[in-house]
Amino acid sequence: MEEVLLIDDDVELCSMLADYLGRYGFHVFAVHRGDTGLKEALKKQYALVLLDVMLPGMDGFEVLKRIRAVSSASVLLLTARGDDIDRIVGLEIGADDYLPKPFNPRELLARMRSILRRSSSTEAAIEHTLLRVEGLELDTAARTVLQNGQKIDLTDVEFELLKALLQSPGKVVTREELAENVLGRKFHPFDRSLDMHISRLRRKMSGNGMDEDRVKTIRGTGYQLAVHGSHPTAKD
Amino acid sequence: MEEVLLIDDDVELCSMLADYLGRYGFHVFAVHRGDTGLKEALKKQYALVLLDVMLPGMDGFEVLKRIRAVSSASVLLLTARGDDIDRIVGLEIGADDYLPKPFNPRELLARMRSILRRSSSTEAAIEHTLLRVEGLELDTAARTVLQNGQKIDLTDVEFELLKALLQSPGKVVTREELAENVLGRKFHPFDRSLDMHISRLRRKMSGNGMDEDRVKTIRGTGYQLAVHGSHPTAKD
DNA sequence: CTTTGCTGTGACCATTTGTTACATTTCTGC
DNA sequence: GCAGAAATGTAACAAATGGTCACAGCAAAG
Repeated sequence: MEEVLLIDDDVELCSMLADYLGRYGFHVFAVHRGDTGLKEALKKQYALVLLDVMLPGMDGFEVLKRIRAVSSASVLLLTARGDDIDRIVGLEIGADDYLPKPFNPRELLARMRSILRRSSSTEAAIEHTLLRVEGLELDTAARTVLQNGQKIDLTDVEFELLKALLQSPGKVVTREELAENVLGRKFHPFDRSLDMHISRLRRKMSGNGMDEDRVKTIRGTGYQLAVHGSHPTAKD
Repeated sequence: MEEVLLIDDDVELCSMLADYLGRYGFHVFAVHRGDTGLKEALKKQYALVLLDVMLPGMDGFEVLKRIRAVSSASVLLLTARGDDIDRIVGLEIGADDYLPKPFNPRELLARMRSILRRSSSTEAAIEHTLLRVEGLELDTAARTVLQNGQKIDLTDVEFELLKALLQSPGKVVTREELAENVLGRKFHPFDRSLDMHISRLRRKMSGNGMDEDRVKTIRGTGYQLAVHGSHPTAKD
Protein backbone atom coordinates (compact mmCIF):
# COMPACT_ATOMS: atom_id res chain seq x y z
CA MET A 1 0.00 0.00 0.00
CA GLU A 2 1.56 3.23 -1.18
CA GLU A 3 1.49 6.21 1.14
CA VAL A 4 0.46 9.46 -0.50
CA LEU A 5 0.38 12.91 1.04
CA LEU A 6 -2.34 15.20 -0.26
CA ILE A 7 -2.01 18.91 0.52
CA ASP A 8 -5.14 20.79 -0.51
CA ASP A 9 -7.47 23.14 1.27
CA ASP A 10 -10.58 21.75 -0.38
CA VAL A 11 -11.87 19.30 2.19
CA GLU A 12 -14.52 17.85 -0.10
CA LEU A 13 -12.01 17.15 -2.79
CA CYS A 14 -9.64 15.56 -0.31
CA SER A 15 -12.13 13.10 1.01
CA MET A 16 -13.30 12.25 -2.47
CA LEU A 17 -9.77 11.58 -3.63
CA ALA A 18 -8.89 9.62 -0.54
CA ASP A 19 -11.85 7.43 -1.28
CA TYR A 20 -11.14 7.07 -4.97
CA LEU A 21 -7.42 6.49 -4.69
CA GLY A 22 -8.00 4.16 -1.79
CA ARG A 23 -9.79 1.83 -4.14
CA TYR A 24 -6.66 1.62 -6.26
CA GLY A 25 -4.27 0.76 -3.50
CA PHE A 26 -3.17 4.15 -2.21
CA HIS A 27 -3.37 5.26 1.37
CA VAL A 28 -4.05 9.00 1.29
CA PHE A 29 -3.09 11.27 4.16
CA ALA A 30 -4.69 14.67 3.69
CA VAL A 31 -3.60 18.03 5.10
CA HIS A 32 -5.32 21.33 4.38
CA ARG A 33 -2.66 23.95 5.04
CA GLY A 34 0.67 24.67 3.43
CA ASP A 35 2.73 24.94 6.59
CA THR A 36 1.39 21.81 8.23
CA GLY A 37 1.63 20.01 4.91
CA LEU A 38 5.29 20.81 4.67
CA LYS A 39 5.86 19.61 8.21
CA GLU A 40 4.13 16.36 7.39
CA ALA A 41 6.04 15.88 4.16
CA LEU A 42 9.33 16.19 6.01
CA LYS A 43 8.30 14.02 8.89
CA LYS A 44 7.72 10.92 6.87
CA GLN A 45 8.89 9.41 3.64
CA TYR A 46 5.89 9.52 1.32
CA ALA A 47 5.92 7.78 -2.04
CA LEU A 48 4.30 10.83 -3.57
CA VAL A 49 3.09 14.28 -2.59
CA LEU A 50 0.04 15.81 -4.26
CA LEU A 51 0.38 19.53 -3.79
CA ASP A 52 -2.15 22.27 -4.46
CA VAL A 53 -0.79 25.69 -5.35
CA MET A 54 -3.34 27.96 -3.70
CA LEU A 55 -3.01 27.21 -0.01
CA PRO A 56 -3.56 28.93 3.28
CA GLY A 57 -0.61 29.01 5.65
CA MET A 58 2.02 28.72 2.99
CA ASP A 59 2.05 29.02 -0.78
CA GLY A 60 2.36 25.76 -2.72
CA PHE A 61 5.52 26.81 -4.49
CA GLU A 62 7.14 27.68 -1.24
CA VAL A 63 6.20 24.28 0.11
CA LEU A 64 7.68 22.60 -2.93
CA LYS A 65 10.89 24.58 -2.65
CA ARG A 66 11.30 23.66 0.97
CA ILE A 67 10.59 20.03 0.32
CA ARG A 68 13.21 20.08 -2.41
CA ALA A 69 15.73 21.66 -0.09
CA VAL A 70 16.03 18.43 1.81
CA SER A 71 14.17 15.70 -0.01
CA SER A 72 13.88 14.37 -3.50
CA ALA A 73 10.41 12.97 -2.97
CA SER A 74 8.16 12.93 -5.99
CA VAL A 75 5.76 15.83 -6.16
CA LEU A 76 2.71 16.23 -8.37
CA LEU A 77 1.51 19.81 -8.55
CA LEU A 78 -2.19 20.61 -8.71
CA THR A 79 -2.42 24.02 -10.37
CA ALA A 80 -5.26 26.43 -10.32
CA ARG A 81 -7.26 26.67 -13.48
CA GLY A 82 -6.36 29.02 -16.25
CA ASP A 83 -3.50 30.99 -14.84
CA ASP A 84 -0.59 29.79 -16.92
CA ILE A 85 1.87 31.87 -14.96
CA ASP A 86 1.39 29.33 -12.24
CA ARG A 87 1.85 26.59 -14.73
CA ILE A 88 5.12 27.81 -16.09
CA VAL A 89 6.65 28.52 -12.74
CA GLY A 90 5.46 25.16 -11.56
CA LEU A 91 7.11 23.48 -14.49
CA GLU A 92 10.44 24.96 -13.74
CA ILE A 93 10.59 24.63 -10.04
CA GLY A 94 11.18 20.94 -9.86
CA ALA A 95 7.87 19.22 -9.69
CA ASP A 96 7.68 15.81 -11.30
CA ASP A 97 4.50 16.66 -13.10
CA TYR A 98 1.50 18.93 -12.82
CA LEU A 99 -2.21 18.66 -13.38
CA PRO A 100 -4.49 21.64 -14.01
CA LYS A 101 -7.71 21.79 -12.05
CA PRO A 102 -10.34 20.65 -12.52
CA PHE A 103 -9.15 17.20 -13.32
CA ASN A 104 -10.60 13.77 -13.82
CA PRO A 105 -9.61 11.44 -10.96
CA ARG A 106 -8.76 8.80 -13.52
CA GLU A 107 -6.24 11.11 -15.08
CA LEU A 108 -4.72 11.88 -11.73
CA LEU A 109 -4.36 8.17 -11.13
CA ALA A 110 -2.62 7.72 -14.46
CA ARG A 111 -0.17 10.51 -13.76
CA MET A 112 0.55 9.19 -10.30
CA ARG A 113 1.33 5.77 -11.64
CA SER A 114 3.50 7.24 -14.34
CA ILE A 115 5.54 9.18 -11.82
CA LEU A 116 5.91 6.23 -9.51
CA ARG A 117 6.92 3.97 -12.33
CA ARG A 118 9.48 6.48 -13.47
CA SER A 119 11.04 7.17 -10.13
CA SER A 120 11.19 3.54 -9.09
CA SER A 121 13.14 2.54 -12.15
CA THR A 122 15.07 5.74 -12.54
CA GLU A 123 18.60 4.60 -11.88
CA ALA A 124 18.32 1.34 -13.70
CA ALA A 125 15.94 1.10 -16.57
CA ILE A 126 15.32 4.37 -18.33
CA GLU A 127 18.75 5.21 -19.61
CA HIS A 128 17.85 6.49 -23.03
CA THR A 129 21.12 6.07 -24.72
CA LEU A 130 22.09 8.36 -27.51
CA LEU A 131 24.40 6.75 -30.00
CA ARG A 132 26.04 9.47 -31.96
CA VAL A 133 28.58 9.29 -34.74
CA GLU A 134 29.24 12.23 -36.94
CA GLY A 135 25.97 13.35 -38.49
CA LEU A 136 24.08 10.34 -37.19
CA GLU A 137 22.20 10.19 -33.93
CA LEU A 138 20.13 7.32 -32.64
CA ASP A 139 18.01 7.53 -29.51
CA THR A 140 17.23 4.08 -28.19
CA ALA A 141 14.45 5.25 -25.90
CA ALA A 142 12.63 7.57 -28.26
CA ARG A 143 13.39 5.21 -31.15
CA THR A 144 14.34 8.09 -33.35
CA VAL A 145 17.18 8.58 -35.76
CA LEU A 146 18.52 11.90 -36.89
CA GLN A 147 20.74 12.42 -39.83
CA ASN A 148 22.27 15.88 -39.90
CA GLY A 149 19.43 17.02 -37.70
CA GLN A 150 16.79 15.58 -40.00
CA LYS A 151 14.60 12.88 -38.61
CA ILE A 152 14.47 9.75 -40.71
CA ASP A 153 11.76 7.20 -40.42
CA LEU A 154 12.87 3.60 -39.95
CA THR A 155 11.04 0.37 -39.39
CA ASP A 156 11.89 -1.78 -36.39
CA VAL A 157 14.31 -4.02 -38.18
CA GLU A 158 16.02 -1.11 -39.86
CA PHE A 159 16.31 0.64 -36.54
CA GLU A 160 17.85 -2.37 -34.84
CA LEU A 161 20.17 -2.85 -37.74
CA LEU A 162 21.44 0.69 -37.58
CA LYS A 163 21.74 0.40 -33.83
CA ALA A 164 23.85 -2.72 -34.15
CA LEU A 165 26.14 -0.93 -36.57
CA LEU A 166 26.30 2.19 -34.44
CA GLN A 167 27.29 0.21 -31.39
CA SER A 168 30.67 -0.41 -32.93
CA PRO A 169 31.14 2.37 -35.42
CA GLY A 170 34.03 1.97 -37.76
CA LYS A 171 34.27 -1.72 -37.11
CA VAL A 172 33.01 -4.63 -39.13
CA VAL A 173 29.91 -6.39 -37.90
CA THR A 174 29.52 -9.87 -39.33
CA ARG A 175 26.41 -11.17 -40.98
CA GLU A 176 26.16 -13.78 -38.26
CA GLU A 177 26.08 -11.16 -35.53
CA LEU A 178 23.54 -9.07 -37.38
CA ALA A 179 21.29 -12.04 -38.04
CA GLU A 180 21.32 -13.03 -34.41
CA ASN A 181 21.05 -9.59 -32.86
CA VAL A 182 18.68 -8.00 -35.31
CA LEU A 183 16.58 -10.78 -36.75
CA GLY A 184 16.90 -13.09 -33.78
CA ARG A 185 17.80 -16.18 -35.71
CA LYS A 186 20.81 -18.04 -36.95
CA PHE A 187 22.28 -16.88 -40.18
CA HIS A 188 21.65 -19.07 -43.18
CA PRO A 189 23.78 -18.49 -46.27
CA PHE A 190 20.81 -18.20 -48.58
CA ASP A 191 18.86 -15.87 -46.33
CA ARG A 192 18.67 -12.65 -48.26
CA SER A 193 16.57 -10.66 -45.84
CA LEU A 194 19.55 -8.98 -44.23
CA ASP A 195 20.57 -7.71 -47.63
CA MET A 196 17.10 -6.39 -48.18
CA HIS A 197 17.06 -4.53 -44.89
CA ILE A 198 20.47 -3.05 -45.56
CA SER A 199 19.24 -1.99 -48.94
CA ARG A 200 16.17 -0.29 -47.51
CA LEU A 201 18.21 1.33 -44.78
CA ARG A 202 20.62 2.71 -47.33
CA ARG A 203 17.86 4.13 -49.41
CA LYS A 204 16.36 5.95 -46.47
CA MET A 205 19.73 7.22 -45.34
CA SER A 206 20.61 8.53 -48.73
CA GLY A 207 17.53 10.70 -48.79
CA ASN A 208 18.89 14.05 -47.69
CA GLY A 209 22.31 15.62 -47.90
CA MET A 210 24.51 12.59 -47.56
CA ASP A 211 27.49 12.50 -49.80
CA GLU A 212 28.02 8.78 -49.79
CA ASP A 213 27.07 5.46 -48.28
CA ARG A 214 27.79 5.30 -44.61
CA VAL A 215 27.01 1.61 -44.67
CA LYS A 216 29.93 -0.20 -46.21
CA THR A 217 29.75 -3.77 -47.41
CA ILE A 218 32.59 -6.06 -46.53
CA ARG A 219 32.14 -8.82 -48.99
CA GLY A 220 32.15 -12.26 -47.50
CA THR A 221 32.07 -10.89 -43.96
CA GLY A 222 29.47 -8.31 -43.12
CA TYR A 223 28.92 -4.58 -42.88
CA GLN A 224 30.53 -1.58 -41.29
CA LEU A 225 29.44 1.92 -40.47
CA ALA A 226 31.95 4.30 -41.99
CA VAL A 227 33.44 6.90 -39.70
CA HIS A 228 35.46 9.67 -41.19
CA GLY A 229 37.70 11.15 -38.57
CA SER A 230 39.53 14.41 -38.81
CA HIS A 231 39.90 15.69 -42.28
CA PRO A 232 43.47 15.42 -43.45
CA THR A 233 43.25 17.70 -46.43
CA ALA A 234 46.70 19.20 -46.46
CA LYS A 235 49.31 17.70 -48.62
CA ASP A 236 53.02 18.33 -49.08
CA MET B 1 34.16 18.31 -6.96
CA GLU B 2 32.72 18.44 -10.44
CA GLU B 3 32.02 21.83 -11.95
CA VAL B 4 28.66 22.15 -13.62
CA LEU B 5 27.30 25.09 -15.55
CA LEU B 6 23.56 25.63 -15.30
CA ILE B 7 21.93 27.92 -17.84
CA ASP B 8 18.30 28.55 -16.96
CA ASP B 9 16.30 31.71 -16.53
CA ASP B 10 14.35 30.40 -13.57
CA VAL B 11 16.25 31.77 -10.60
CA GLU B 12 14.29 29.73 -8.10
CA LEU B 13 15.00 26.52 -9.92
CA CYS B 14 18.66 27.36 -10.20
CA SER B 15 19.13 27.97 -6.54
CA MET B 16 17.19 24.87 -5.70
CA LEU B 17 19.27 22.73 -8.02
CA ALA B 18 22.52 24.30 -6.88
CA ASP B 19 21.59 23.32 -3.40
CA TYR B 20 20.42 19.84 -4.29
CA LEU B 21 23.29 18.94 -6.56
CA GLY B 22 25.72 20.48 -4.15
CA ARG B 23 24.80 17.80 -1.68
CA TYR B 24 25.94 15.18 -4.19
CA GLY B 25 29.32 16.62 -4.93
CA PHE B 26 28.62 19.03 -7.75
CA HIS B 27 29.58 22.65 -7.72
CA VAL B 28 26.90 24.47 -9.70
CA PHE B 29 27.55 27.77 -11.39
CA ALA B 30 24.27 29.28 -12.56
CA VAL B 31 23.66 31.78 -15.34
CA HIS B 32 20.24 33.05 -16.34
CA ARG B 33 20.68 34.25 -19.89
CA GLY B 34 21.60 32.46 -23.08
CA ASP B 35 24.28 34.86 -24.25
CA THR B 36 26.06 35.13 -20.93
CA GLY B 37 25.73 31.39 -20.48
CA LEU B 38 27.49 30.78 -23.75
CA LYS B 39 30.25 33.13 -22.77
CA GLU B 40 30.70 31.32 -19.49
CA ALA B 41 30.68 27.90 -21.14
CA LEU B 42 33.50 28.91 -23.43
CA LYS B 43 35.50 30.64 -20.75
CA LYS B 44 35.99 27.61 -18.62
CA GLN B 45 36.10 23.87 -19.03
CA TYR B 46 32.99 22.57 -17.31
CA ALA B 47 32.43 18.88 -16.74
CA LEU B 48 28.86 19.30 -17.83
CA VAL B 49 26.49 22.00 -19.03
CA LEU B 50 22.80 21.92 -18.10
CA LEU B 51 21.01 23.96 -20.69
CA ASP B 52 17.43 25.17 -20.74
CA VAL B 53 15.83 25.64 -24.13
CA MET B 54 13.63 28.65 -23.46
CA LEU B 55 16.06 31.40 -22.60
CA PRO B 56 16.28 35.16 -22.79
CA GLY B 57 19.24 36.64 -24.58
CA MET B 58 19.83 33.65 -26.80
CA ASP B 59 17.84 30.57 -27.64
CA GLY B 60 19.07 27.33 -26.03
CA PHE B 61 19.58 25.59 -29.35
CA GLU B 62 21.68 28.45 -30.56
CA VAL B 63 23.77 28.28 -27.41
CA LEU B 64 24.23 24.56 -27.88
CA LYS B 65 25.26 24.98 -31.49
CA ARG B 66 27.84 27.58 -30.59
CA ILE B 67 29.20 25.56 -27.73
CA ARG B 68 29.53 22.61 -30.08
CA ALA B 69 31.34 24.71 -32.63
CA VAL B 70 34.37 24.99 -30.42
CA SER B 71 34.01 22.71 -27.45
CA SER B 72 33.16 19.08 -26.89
CA ALA B 73 31.80 19.64 -23.40
CA SER B 74 28.90 17.39 -22.42
CA VAL B 75 25.53 19.10 -22.61
CA LEU B 76 22.27 18.00 -21.04
CA LEU B 77 19.27 19.73 -22.54
CA LEU B 78 16.29 20.65 -20.38
CA THR B 79 13.28 20.66 -22.64
CA ALA B 80 9.76 21.81 -22.02
CA ARG B 81 7.38 18.92 -21.95
CA GLY B 82 4.47 20.43 -23.80
CA ASP B 83 6.36 20.54 -27.05
CA ASP B 84 6.34 17.17 -28.64
CA ILE B 85 9.55 15.30 -28.30
CA ASP B 86 9.87 14.86 -32.04
CA ARG B 87 10.20 18.53 -32.69
CA ILE B 88 12.72 18.94 -29.95
CA VAL B 89 14.70 15.95 -31.04
CA GLY B 90 14.46 17.24 -34.58
CA LEU B 91 15.98 20.53 -33.62
CA GLU B 92 18.51 19.05 -31.36
CA ILE B 93 22.06 19.32 -32.50
CA GLY B 94 24.45 17.31 -30.48
CA ALA B 95 23.25 17.27 -26.92
CA ASP B 96 24.44 14.29 -24.92
CA ASP B 97 21.06 13.74 -23.40
CA TYR B 98 17.83 15.56 -22.70
CA LEU B 99 15.36 15.67 -19.86
CA PRO B 100 11.79 16.85 -20.24
CA LYS B 101 10.49 19.32 -17.68
CA PRO B 102 9.23 18.99 -15.13
CA PHE B 103 11.72 16.60 -13.68
CA ASN B 104 12.58 15.26 -10.31
CA PRO B 105 16.07 16.32 -9.21
CA ARG B 106 16.81 12.71 -8.50
CA GLU B 107 16.30 11.87 -12.13
CA LEU B 108 18.48 14.75 -13.23
CA LEU B 109 21.21 13.49 -10.95
CA ALA B 110 20.96 10.02 -12.45
CA ARG B 111 21.23 11.37 -15.99
CA MET B 112 24.16 13.56 -15.09
CA ARG B 113 26.03 10.67 -13.61
CA SER B 114 25.21 8.56 -16.61
CA ILE B 115 26.62 11.16 -18.99
CA LEU B 116 29.75 11.69 -16.98
CA ARG B 117 30.33 7.98 -16.72
CA ARG B 118 29.84 7.57 -20.42
CA SER B 119 31.99 10.44 -21.57
CA SER B 120 34.88 9.42 -19.38
CA SER B 121 34.96 5.92 -20.78
CA THR B 122 33.42 5.85 -24.24
CA GLU B 123 35.07 8.94 -25.62
CA ALA B 124 37.85 7.17 -27.44
CA ALA B 125 35.83 4.12 -28.36
CA ILE B 126 36.19 4.61 -32.08
CA GLU B 127 39.63 3.50 -32.93
CA HIS B 128 40.60 5.52 -35.89
CA THR B 129 43.42 3.58 -37.36
CA LEU B 130 45.14 5.74 -39.86
CA LEU B 131 47.93 4.02 -41.65
CA ARG B 132 49.94 6.52 -43.54
CA VAL B 133 53.15 6.24 -45.40
CA GLU B 134 54.38 8.98 -47.63
CA GLY B 135 51.58 9.86 -50.02
CA LEU B 136 49.45 6.91 -48.98
CA GLU B 137 46.79 7.04 -46.34
CA LEU B 138 44.48 4.22 -45.34
CA ASP B 139 41.68 4.75 -42.84
CA THR B 140 40.27 1.53 -41.44
CA ALA B 141 37.27 3.19 -39.80
CA ALA B 142 36.17 5.02 -42.90
CA ARG B 143 37.44 2.30 -45.17
CA THR B 144 39.00 4.76 -47.52
CA VAL B 145 42.36 5.07 -49.19
CA LEU B 146 43.90 8.31 -50.28
CA GLN B 147 46.84 8.58 -52.60
CA ASN B 148 48.31 12.06 -52.60
CA GLY B 149 44.96 13.31 -51.40
CA GLN B 150 43.07 11.52 -54.17
CA LYS B 151 40.61 8.91 -53.11
CA ILE B 152 41.07 5.58 -54.81
CA ASP B 153 38.39 2.98 -55.00
CA LEU B 154 39.37 -0.50 -53.88
CA THR B 155 37.46 -3.69 -53.51
CA ASP B 156 37.46 -5.40 -50.15
CA VAL B 157 40.26 -7.81 -50.89
CA GLU B 158 42.36 -5.07 -52.39
CA PHE B 159 41.74 -2.94 -49.35
CA GLU B 160 42.75 -5.70 -46.96
CA LEU B 161 45.77 -6.43 -49.05
CA LEU B 162 46.98 -2.85 -48.98
CA LYS B 163 46.25 -2.71 -45.28
CA ALA B 164 48.38 -5.77 -44.67
CA LEU B 165 51.23 -4.20 -46.58
CA LEU B 166 50.84 -0.85 -44.86
CA GLN B 167 50.94 -2.43 -41.45
CA SER B 168 54.60 -3.09 -41.89
CA PRO B 169 55.73 -0.63 -44.52
CA GLY B 170 59.11 -1.31 -45.96
CA LYS B 171 59.13 -4.84 -44.73
CA VAL B 172 58.50 -7.95 -46.74
CA VAL B 173 55.19 -9.67 -46.19
CA THR B 174 55.22 -13.29 -47.25
CA ARG B 175 52.65 -14.88 -49.49
CA GLU B 176 51.70 -17.16 -46.65
CA GLU B 177 50.89 -14.24 -44.38
CA LEU B 178 48.93 -12.46 -47.05
CA ALA B 179 46.92 -15.54 -47.92
CA GLU B 180 45.98 -16.10 -44.32
CA ASN B 181 45.32 -12.50 -43.31
CA VAL B 182 43.69 -11.28 -46.46
CA LEU B 183 42.03 -14.27 -48.04
CA GLY B 184 41.55 -16.18 -44.84
CA ARG B 185 42.92 -19.44 -46.08
CA LYS B 186 46.16 -21.37 -46.27
CA PHE B 187 48.44 -20.55 -49.11
CA HIS B 188 48.63 -23.09 -51.88
CA PRO B 189 51.53 -22.87 -54.37
CA PHE B 190 49.25 -22.93 -57.39
CA ASP B 191 46.80 -20.41 -56.01
CA ARG B 192 47.22 -17.41 -58.26
CA SER B 193 44.52 -15.23 -56.83
CA LEU B 194 46.95 -13.28 -54.69
CA ASP B 195 48.85 -12.37 -57.81
CA MET B 196 45.64 -11.24 -59.42
CA HIS B 197 44.74 -8.99 -56.52
CA ILE B 198 48.20 -7.50 -56.46
CA SER B 199 47.90 -6.88 -60.14
CA ARG B 200 44.58 -5.13 -59.79
CA LEU B 201 45.80 -3.13 -56.84
CA ARG B 202 48.81 -1.95 -58.79
CA ARG B 203 46.66 -0.87 -61.67
CA LYS B 204 44.41 1.18 -59.47
CA MET B 205 47.33 2.74 -57.64
CA SER B 206 49.02 3.74 -60.83
CA GLY B 207 45.84 5.23 -62.16
CA ASN B 208 46.22 8.78 -60.95
CA GLY B 209 49.44 10.49 -61.70
CA MET B 210 52.91 10.08 -60.45
CA ASP B 211 53.95 7.21 -58.26
CA GLU B 212 56.01 4.45 -59.67
CA ASP B 213 55.14 1.02 -58.41
CA ARG B 214 54.88 1.15 -54.64
CA VAL B 215 54.24 -2.55 -54.43
CA LYS B 216 57.48 -4.41 -54.92
CA THR B 217 57.68 -8.10 -55.68
CA ILE B 218 60.14 -10.12 -53.68
CA ARG B 219 60.56 -13.12 -55.87
CA GLY B 220 60.17 -16.40 -54.06
CA THR B 221 58.96 -14.74 -50.87
CA GLY B 222 56.22 -12.19 -51.10
CA TYR B 223 55.60 -8.47 -51.47
CA GLN B 224 56.71 -5.26 -49.90
CA LEU B 225 55.50 -1.70 -49.79
CA ALA B 226 58.26 0.54 -51.02
CA VAL B 227 59.34 3.36 -48.76
CA HIS B 228 61.98 5.40 -50.43
CA GLY B 229 61.86 8.56 -48.37
CA SER B 230 63.73 8.87 -45.10
CA HIS B 231 60.61 9.36 -42.97
CA PRO B 232 58.48 6.24 -42.76
CA THR B 233 56.40 7.73 -39.94
CA ALA B 234 53.30 9.89 -39.82
CA LYS B 235 53.45 13.56 -40.46
CA ASP B 236 51.27 16.61 -39.55
C1' DC C 1 -13.47 -6.85 -43.72
C1' DT C 2 -10.46 -3.80 -46.15
C1' DT C 3 -6.44 -1.20 -46.04
C1' DT C 4 -1.87 -0.23 -44.88
C1' DG C 5 2.76 -1.07 -43.89
C1' DC C 6 6.48 -4.41 -42.67
C1' DT C 7 9.06 -8.48 -43.61
C1' DG C 8 10.80 -12.22 -46.26
C1' DT C 9 11.52 -14.82 -50.84
C1' DG C 10 12.67 -15.64 -55.60
C1' DA C 11 14.44 -13.71 -59.66
C1' DC C 12 17.48 -11.04 -62.06
C1' DC C 13 21.52 -8.11 -62.56
C1' DA C 14 26.15 -5.92 -61.30
C1' DT C 15 30.33 -6.36 -59.13
C1' DT C 16 33.87 -8.88 -57.02
C1' DT C 17 36.64 -12.86 -56.65
C1' DG C 18 38.85 -17.05 -58.24
C1' DT C 19 40.73 -19.96 -62.13
C1' DT C 20 42.82 -21.02 -66.28
C1' DA C 21 45.78 -19.96 -69.86
C1' DC C 22 49.23 -17.66 -71.73
C1' DA C 23 52.84 -13.86 -71.68
C1' DT C 24 56.66 -12.00 -69.40
C1' DT C 25 60.41 -11.77 -66.29
C1' DT C 26 64.15 -13.65 -63.57
C1' DC C 27 67.37 -17.02 -62.56
C1' DT C 28 70.27 -20.89 -63.64
C1' DG C 29 73.72 -23.48 -66.07
C1' DC C 30 76.00 -23.67 -70.10
C1' DG D 1 75.30 -14.34 -74.62
C1' DC D 2 71.51 -18.32 -74.81
C1' DA D 3 67.92 -22.01 -73.63
C1' DG D 4 65.04 -23.58 -70.37
C1' DA D 5 62.83 -23.65 -65.88
C1' DA D 6 60.55 -21.39 -62.31
C1' DA D 7 58.05 -17.52 -60.72
C1' DT D 8 55.19 -13.74 -61.55
C1' DG D 9 51.99 -10.55 -64.50
C1' DT D 10 47.74 -10.23 -66.65
C1' DA D 11 43.72 -11.12 -69.85
C1' DA D 12 39.66 -13.58 -70.18
C1' DC D 13 36.42 -16.20 -68.40
C1' DA D 14 33.62 -18.57 -64.62
C1' DA D 15 31.72 -18.63 -60.02
C1' DA D 16 30.33 -16.42 -55.94
C1' DT D 17 28.40 -12.76 -53.62
C1' DG D 18 25.63 -8.97 -52.84
C1' DG D 19 21.98 -5.19 -54.51
C1' DT D 20 17.45 -4.48 -55.65
C1' DC D 21 12.84 -5.19 -57.87
C1' DA D 22 8.49 -7.27 -57.51
C1' DC D 23 5.45 -9.72 -55.17
C1' DA D 24 3.44 -12.72 -51.40
C1' DG D 25 2.31 -13.45 -46.58
C1' DC D 26 1.28 -11.34 -42.42
C1' DA D 27 -0.05 -8.34 -38.73
C1' DA D 28 -1.85 -4.08 -37.14
C1' DA D 29 -4.99 -0.31 -37.91
C1' DG D 30 -9.25 1.48 -39.29
